[in-house]
Amino acid sequence: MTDMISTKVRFAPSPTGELHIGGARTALFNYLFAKHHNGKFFLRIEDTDRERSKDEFTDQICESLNWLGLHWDGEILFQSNRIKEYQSAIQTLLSGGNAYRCFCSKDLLEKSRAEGVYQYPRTCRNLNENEIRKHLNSGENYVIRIKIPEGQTSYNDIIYGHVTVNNSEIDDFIIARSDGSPTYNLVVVVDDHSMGITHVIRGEDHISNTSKQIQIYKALGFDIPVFAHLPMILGPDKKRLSKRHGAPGVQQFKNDGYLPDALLNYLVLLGWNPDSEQEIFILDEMIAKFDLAQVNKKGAVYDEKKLYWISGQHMQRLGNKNILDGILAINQSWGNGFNIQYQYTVIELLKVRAKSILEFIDQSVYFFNDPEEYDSKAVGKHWSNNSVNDFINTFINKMEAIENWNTEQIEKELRNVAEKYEIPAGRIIHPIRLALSGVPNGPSLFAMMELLGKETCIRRLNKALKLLPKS
RNA sequence: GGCUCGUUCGUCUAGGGGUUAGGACGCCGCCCUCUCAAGGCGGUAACACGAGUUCGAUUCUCGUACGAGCUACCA
Repeated sequence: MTDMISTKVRFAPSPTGELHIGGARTALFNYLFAKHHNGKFFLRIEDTDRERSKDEFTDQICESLNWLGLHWDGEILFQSNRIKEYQSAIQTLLSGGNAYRCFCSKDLLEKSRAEGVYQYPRTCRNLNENEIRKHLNSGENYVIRIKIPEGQTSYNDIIYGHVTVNNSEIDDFIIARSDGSPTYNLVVVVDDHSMGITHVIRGEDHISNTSKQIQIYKALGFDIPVFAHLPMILGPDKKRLSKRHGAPGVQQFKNDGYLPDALLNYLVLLGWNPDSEQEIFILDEMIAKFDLAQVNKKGAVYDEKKLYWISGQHMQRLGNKNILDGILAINQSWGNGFNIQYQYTVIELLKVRAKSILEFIDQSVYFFNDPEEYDSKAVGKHWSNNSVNDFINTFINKMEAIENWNTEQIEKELRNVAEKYEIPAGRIIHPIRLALSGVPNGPSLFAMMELLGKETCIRRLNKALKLLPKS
C-alpha cells in the first residue's frame, strides 16, 4: 500500500424519510469503496432541518443499513450536535471577508425570481461599515452569503471526469439563515473536513452543489476531497426514483422476503459493471471487485423482474442454515414441532423453486399441515372421476406393505400399480400430489413422500378419497 | 430561462474507426421431466437524428432533438 492516508468515506442521509433503494445504493457504493481500500465507512445524520427530521427515521435508516449488512465504523455523527463548529466556520468566513451579511428581504428576492432573475443580484455584497451598522442597529434580519470570487471552478470527478463551471454561474448562496442556523452546503464541507473524508461519493444530483462546496473549501483553506457522483436510479418513466415516485423502502424488501445479499447484488449492478460476465455476487465478492472507475454515467431504470431473478439465484446458492435464519426472521413459528433435519430437508427440496423467503414459506405449508383444500383446477384435470380412487386405494395397500420407506421403494410400488392398470404413471402421480399437498406442483413426489412419512401420506390420501372427486 | 450531465436491444449492460454489435433479465420455442422450478440449447430485440473528418463511422468532432439534475433562509 502506497496510500499514506487511509480511505474515509461517509453516507450522509437526512432523516426525513425511510431509507429507500436510491440511498441504499449510495450507501453500498460507499461501503464497497471503503472496504475495498481497507478504509472506513462512516454514517452521518444530516438533521439540520429540525422541522422535517424525525428520530424514528434515523432509527429506521440504521435498522435498514444493519439489515443490509452495511455496518458503519465508529460513532454516528449527528449534525445537530455540531452547531458550534458551524458557527465558528461562518465567523471565519465572515471575518476573512469571504462572506457577507445580506439584508435583502425574502419577499423581494422571491419576487425578482418570479420575474426571471434567478441569481441573487449581490445587492449587499459591497455594503460599507456604516451601512452595515445602520442595518444592524435598526434590528433588521439578515442572512450570511458566501462571496464567490471571479474565475472558474473545476474538479475531476472519478465517474464524470472533468467538470468545469464559470464562477459567474455560482450564486452568492446563503450559508447562514436569518436565525443563524447553517445551511447544507456549509455543514457538508465543515463535517467532511473534520471527519477527514477523503472521497465524497454521492448521487449525481449533487454535481452542481460540488462547485459551491469547493468555494467553501477554498475560502476555509481546507483540502478538497476527491468526488465521485453516482448516476440516478430511475423509475419506468426515466425520472429520478423518489419517495413520491414510488421508490420502495428497504424495509419493504425485507417484508417481501428478499435476502439482503440479493438486494445488494441487484443494486450493485445498477451502474457498476464487474468487467466480467458474472452477475451473481455475495458481499465479499463485491468488495473484492468493486471499482468506481467501472461505474457508468447513465441513470438506470429500476427493474423488479431482474431483482426477482437475482433473488432466486441467491436462494439456490444459499446454505440451508442461512435460509432457515431468513425464514425465522419473518415467521418465528415456521417448522414448529418438526425436527431440524426435517426442516432442512424441506428447505433443500424447495429452495430451487422459491424466489424469495416469503414464497418459500408459502410453498412449504403442506410439509407441516394436511391440506385443507385442493386446487380446483388441478382437481378438474387430475381427479375428475372415480377411477382415480381405485388406483389410489390399490396404491395405499401397497404402501402399507413397504418396509423401507424411501424414495426408491415408493417409486417402484407406484410404477407397479400403474403398470397393473396399464395407465401412464402420471395418472396416479398427479392426483397423489394433489392429495398430499393440495397444489399441482412442487418437488419430486417421491422425495416428498419419503419426507412426509408413511403415516402422513396414507392419512392424507384417505382424506382426499373421502372428498374427491367433487360431484 | 440559465447552468451541468447524459443518450447501444423493453430493461441492466459490454464494446469501440472495418464486429454476424457480445452478455444478462424479460418474452417465445425446444430438450430434460411425475408437476412446478432449476438447468441446457435456440430465437426475439439496440448503436436518437443531422452534418463533418475518414477509403470506412455505432465508435472521433460539431450541431439538433430528447431526457435528467441543479437553479430554496431543503438536504
